Amino acid sequence: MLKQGLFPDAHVLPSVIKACAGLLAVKIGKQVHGFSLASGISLDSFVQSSLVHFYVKCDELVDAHKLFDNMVERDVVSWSALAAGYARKGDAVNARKVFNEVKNLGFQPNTVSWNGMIAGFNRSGCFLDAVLMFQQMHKHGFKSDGTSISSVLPAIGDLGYLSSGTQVHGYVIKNGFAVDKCIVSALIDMYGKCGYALEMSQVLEDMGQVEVGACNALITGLARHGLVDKALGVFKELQGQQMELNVVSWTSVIACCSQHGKDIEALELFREMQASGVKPNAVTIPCLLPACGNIAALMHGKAAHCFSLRRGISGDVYVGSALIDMYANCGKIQLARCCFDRMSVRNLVCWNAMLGGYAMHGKAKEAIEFFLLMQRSGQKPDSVSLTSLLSACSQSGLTEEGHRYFDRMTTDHGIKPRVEHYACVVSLLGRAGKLEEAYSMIEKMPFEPDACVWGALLSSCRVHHNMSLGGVAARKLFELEPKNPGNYILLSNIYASKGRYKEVDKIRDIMGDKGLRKNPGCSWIEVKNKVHMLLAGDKSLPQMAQIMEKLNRLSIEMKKAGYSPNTDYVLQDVEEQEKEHILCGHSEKLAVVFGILNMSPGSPLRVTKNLRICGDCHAVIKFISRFERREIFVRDTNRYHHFKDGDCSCGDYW
DNA sequence: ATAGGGTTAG
Repeated sequence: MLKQGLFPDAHVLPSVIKACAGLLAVKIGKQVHGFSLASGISLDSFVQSSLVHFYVKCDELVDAHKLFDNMVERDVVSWSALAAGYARKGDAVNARKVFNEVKNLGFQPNTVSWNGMIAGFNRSGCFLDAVLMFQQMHKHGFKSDGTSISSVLPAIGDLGYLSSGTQVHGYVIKNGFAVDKCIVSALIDMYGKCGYALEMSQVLEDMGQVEVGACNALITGLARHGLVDKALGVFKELQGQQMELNVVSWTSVIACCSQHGKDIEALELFREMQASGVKPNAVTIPCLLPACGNIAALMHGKAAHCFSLRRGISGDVYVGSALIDMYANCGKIQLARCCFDRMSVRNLVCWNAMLGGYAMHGKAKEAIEFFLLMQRSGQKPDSVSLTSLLSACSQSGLTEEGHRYFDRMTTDHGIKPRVEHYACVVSLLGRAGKLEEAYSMIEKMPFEPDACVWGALLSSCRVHHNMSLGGVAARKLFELEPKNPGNYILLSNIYASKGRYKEVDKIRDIMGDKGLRKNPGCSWIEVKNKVHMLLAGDKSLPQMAQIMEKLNRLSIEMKKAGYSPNTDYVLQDVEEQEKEHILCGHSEKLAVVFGILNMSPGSPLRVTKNLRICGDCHAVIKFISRFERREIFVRDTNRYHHFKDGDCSCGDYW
């Protein structure tokens, strides 16, 4: 229009501004604002009103308020938009102030004004304010409509106010809203959040039709209850019925998988999603990336990264934090840092993701440096940051530094130590061999120690072969987590390392009585864009014969080099030969050898494991890294081990 | 011809 020499007037401009608001195009909107000032139509009330809306939508409340104050003719619509804008920002004080001023000036808020406030508070997480607004609305004689209800229900759910939720449900039925798709989705979501799984399907059934949004809410609700297979079942059924699935459906089911240990399924669903023609968006990627990180599927993670770059969503803070986390989990700590450095907007989650990465890699020096950078950049750390920092110190044996950060948490950062910080200190002391100090730390704790704290002590006792304190910690853990087989295994490891096989047998009997079995060891490795899962002692593997042959050859070389198998890690009281054989079946060894056989010479191997790496495997993989000239990354449930030239990044401190 | 409010995925 401008190019043709036509001059936009006060009738056209509001439409342009509305489009800017819809796209959240702040820069262009401001240019249009400038244009209106220059062309003298900025005093038009339609132009002004649309600009107020534009600034509110873009969260530029200062500009919105300034404009509002200068308006020639203020109206209810702009008043309520401004009030709702503050609510969207979570600024309840200003939201209420502006909202109440409406009445002082003789305006009456209308239903839309109330709804804007409810939706605004809901968006910013001020759930109680949202519910209060809903109640006040009724007190002031307004009847809530479909919009009010679908805005207030998520807030009710997040607060877990089941009785309010049921009341609203009754109101919905009485007023014939039970077929409105937004309301039905919101109701299902509310019941899911309040812990009522059965009600969810009932609401859906009452609607009398299959609606995709409502089904999406059901999938998420089921996943929230851990009913993962049911959630997947609903999804598959919709697929079978040729239901038009949207981006939320796919994202929900991918999130469901990546949050519940079905990582390979999540990757497969992402592929299917793209094949089906539904475009992933800035929410899909942070749901998918944890699946890549969980099993160190670096190629899949990189593909998702490229996808984000192509789609222009790599600057999103959620995408960015998920990328940092993924690269750190895949052993690519430098790439994680590159992503961090390239972000133009960062929040606390991004900083914590990076700090957590350094901790997982046992890079305490980098973690401390990064922690200082964080403060210099004006980002205040929270209790998560401190946990990572302390855990980094404990991983690499920086006992004194760690202790100092712990002591100064409250004075320097205003963060009161929580139970997880105590767990870090217990582990800090315990790993350093100061088991008695660790124990007295537990006794001095101002609150009840939890399983993490006792677990930290037990693991340290495992490292230092301390039977007495190990027994104390284990007994506590048996009370706190009677169904966790890991604690029984750790204690029997201690006994086995001292040759006390009677005790080992006793523990095995107790486990048997309780119906507990050692979690099977399981490792993953990505070879040529495909992720392979290897189970300990897995005989069904097609290449098993080749793997065992290679392992035997390696073991001959190792013995020549003076290595002897560390059979402490075998709990069965069997012959040494048999023990060696059992060690050979450990999933991390299988995965490493599988990688060597199938990946080009010299390329690094990335393995993840569902349990902690075994000491013998650790020694073997160190040897392999030198003998085969391979960098090998193994991430266990505790940290990263980076093997290179016969050494490991953990410095054998674990 | 021009201005306002909703659900389900992180």
